[in-house]
Amino acid sequence: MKCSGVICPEFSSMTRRNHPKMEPASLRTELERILSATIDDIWGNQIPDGFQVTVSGSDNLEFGDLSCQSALKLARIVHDNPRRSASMIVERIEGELPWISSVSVDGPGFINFSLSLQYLVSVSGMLAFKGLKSLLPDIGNGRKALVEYVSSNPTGPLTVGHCRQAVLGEAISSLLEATGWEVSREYYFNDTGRQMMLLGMSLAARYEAIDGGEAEIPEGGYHGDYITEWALELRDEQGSDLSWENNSTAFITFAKERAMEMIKSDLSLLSIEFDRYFAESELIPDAVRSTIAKLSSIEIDGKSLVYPDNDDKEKLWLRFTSLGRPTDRVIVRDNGMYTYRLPDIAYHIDKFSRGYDLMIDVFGADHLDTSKDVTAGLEILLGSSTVSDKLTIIIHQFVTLVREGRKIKMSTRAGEFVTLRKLIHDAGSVDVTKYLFLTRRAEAHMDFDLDLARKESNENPVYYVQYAHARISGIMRTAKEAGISLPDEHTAVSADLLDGEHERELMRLLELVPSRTAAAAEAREPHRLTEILADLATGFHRFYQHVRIVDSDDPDASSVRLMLCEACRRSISGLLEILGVDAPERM
RNA sequence: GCCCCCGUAGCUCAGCAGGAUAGAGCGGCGGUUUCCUAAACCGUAGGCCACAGGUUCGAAUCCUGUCGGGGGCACCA
Repeated sequence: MKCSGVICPEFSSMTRRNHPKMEPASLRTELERILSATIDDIWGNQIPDGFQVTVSGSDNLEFGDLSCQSALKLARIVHDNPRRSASMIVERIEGELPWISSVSVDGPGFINFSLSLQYLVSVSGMLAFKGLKSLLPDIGNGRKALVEYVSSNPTGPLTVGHCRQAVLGEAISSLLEATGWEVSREYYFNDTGRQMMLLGMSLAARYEAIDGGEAEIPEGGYHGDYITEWALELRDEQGSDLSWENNSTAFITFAKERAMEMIKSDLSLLSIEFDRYFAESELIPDAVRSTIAKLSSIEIDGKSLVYPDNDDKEKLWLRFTSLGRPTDRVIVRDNGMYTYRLPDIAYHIDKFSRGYDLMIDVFGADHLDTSKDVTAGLEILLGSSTVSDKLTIIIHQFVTLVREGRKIKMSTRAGEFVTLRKLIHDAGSVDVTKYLFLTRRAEAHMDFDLDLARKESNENPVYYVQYAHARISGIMRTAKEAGISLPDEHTAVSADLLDGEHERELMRLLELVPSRTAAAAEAREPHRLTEILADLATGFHRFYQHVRIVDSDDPDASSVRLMLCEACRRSISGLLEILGVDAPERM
C-alpha cells in the first residue's frame, strides 16, 4: 500500500502528459490513495490497519467540490487537533495534485478540494461524446449475477404489489448491468402442490357452472372473473365433456398456462423479460430428495436436523431451532407433499451450483420469515460465509392502496385486488407508474391513492425530468438549424469558454453523476437514481434560464455550451434507461 | 406473544457505513415570457428530524427504552 514520495512517478507523468483524460471514479481512487499514503508517511504505525480514507462530494459549493473527513477521524487516533492534522496533510500534498485547482482546510478539519476547470470540462466532454455508461466504474468486471424477482405463482394476473417488485427488480438488474455485471433475470414459480390444485378446481367449478351446474369454488380457491373467462375458453377449445373427476390434470394445466400467459403479458407492459422461468417441478424429485438427504445427514448437539413427526412417520420436520430460528417447521407433509421452505432451499442450492458471484432475491414483506429460514438452511449446507458473500435478499414493503380515503385490503384468492394493468391505466402511463415506485426506497411503505393516481401523475417528477431531456433535444435541433455543432471530440476544448459561474455549477453536477450512480449500484438502491435525475433536471433548467446557449454571433462558445447540454442529456437518458423509463425528444 | 419496516415541511417522500447552515416534488403566497420548449425559473412562508436517555469533539444518522402507524408469524406460496 505504501507509495514512496507519496505521488507515484508513473501516476504523475501519466496524468499530466500521456493521459489527458481522468475519469471521476479514478480521480477519487487516486486522491484517496495519495491521502492515505500521506497519512502513513506522517503518522506511520499509529494508523490502524483498517483505517479507510474516503473522498466524497461536498454538500455545499462553499466547501469545494470534494471533501475528505479523515483528519477528523484521525483526531481520536493521534490525539491532536484535527485542524492541525489536516494542515499537516495539506502541506505535503498541496500543488502536487493533478486535476485539483486548490486544497483548503475548513471548519473543524475538513480537507476540501476544488476541481480544476480543465478537468470538469474534460469530464463533461466524455459524458457528451461517450455517454454515461462509459464513465461508470466496472464494478462487476464481468462477474455473473442472478436477480430473482416477481416470482409470483401462476394463479392470476399480477397485482400492484407485484408491480412494485417487478419495477424494483428490473431496475436493480439494469443498475448492475450498467456497472459491469453480467446479469441473468430469473422468475421462480410453483407449478405443483396445493395452490395449483385449488386453481384447477376453481376453474372446473366455473366450467361446470357454464351449463347451469352449481358452481362450488373450493375453500381457499380463486374467485377472480378471469377464471370464468378461462372456463369459456376451455369449453370452446375442448368441448363440455370434461369433469374434475376424470380430467383434473387438463384443468390444472390449462389454468396454469393461461396464468403464465397473463403474467408474461403483464410483464411485457413494463418491458420486462426474464432470461429464465424456473419451475418448481424441475426440482422434483431429484433436487429436493438430495436436499433432504443432505439436511438429514447433519447433526447438531447430537440431534438430527431432520426428524419425523411423533404421530406420523411420513411427516418430516426441520429443526430450525438448532439453526437459531424461533420454531421448527414441517418440510414434508403426511401426504408426501413438500412445504414451501424445502423446494426453496433446493432451488437456492441449484442457483449456488450454477456459479454466480452474486445472487439477489427481491421479495415482498410476506417472505420475510420464510426467507430467514431458507437462509439458515443454506448456511448450514453451504457455509455461512459463502451464503453471506453471495446472497442478498431485498425485502420491499407492501403498497397500500387507498380509494375514497379508505385502505383496500387485497386478496388474490377472493378476487379482490387491483391489477398491475389497472394501476398503469389509472396512473396514466407506464413511465409514471415505474417512476412513482422507484422514487421510494424498497423498505418504505407506500400509500397509493387510486383516486389521485391520474392527478398525481400530471404532477409526477418524471415529467420534470423528461421535460429537461426534451428541452435539450429541442436545443440540439435549434443549434443544428443555426449551423452550430458540438466541438470535435478529439480536440481539447478551450476551458476559458466555460469559465462562468453557471457553467461550472452544471459541470460540477455532471462530474458527480458517475460516482453517485456507482454508489447506488453498490447499495442496490435504484431509488437514488431518481434523486440524481431530479438534481440534473433542476441543474439544467437553471442553467438554461441564465445562459443563452445557441448564439449565432458566438459559434465557438455556443459549441462548447452545446457540449454541456449534450453531456446533461446523455446523463439523463442514461439514468432513465437504467430505470426503464423513456427519454422523449419532444413533449 | 415473537419478528420486520416506518415515524423528517400542509401532503408524498429523499437524506441515515456520524460531520460543516436539514432537502426535493406537490400544495400556499409573490414575481419572471419582444429571446433556444413557462411541463420552466426566481423569491418567500412552512421543521423541538415522534419522545426520552446513552455513546461521541460532533447524532436526523449509531445504541437502549417509550409511544404511534403498517406488515409478517400455515402441514398456502
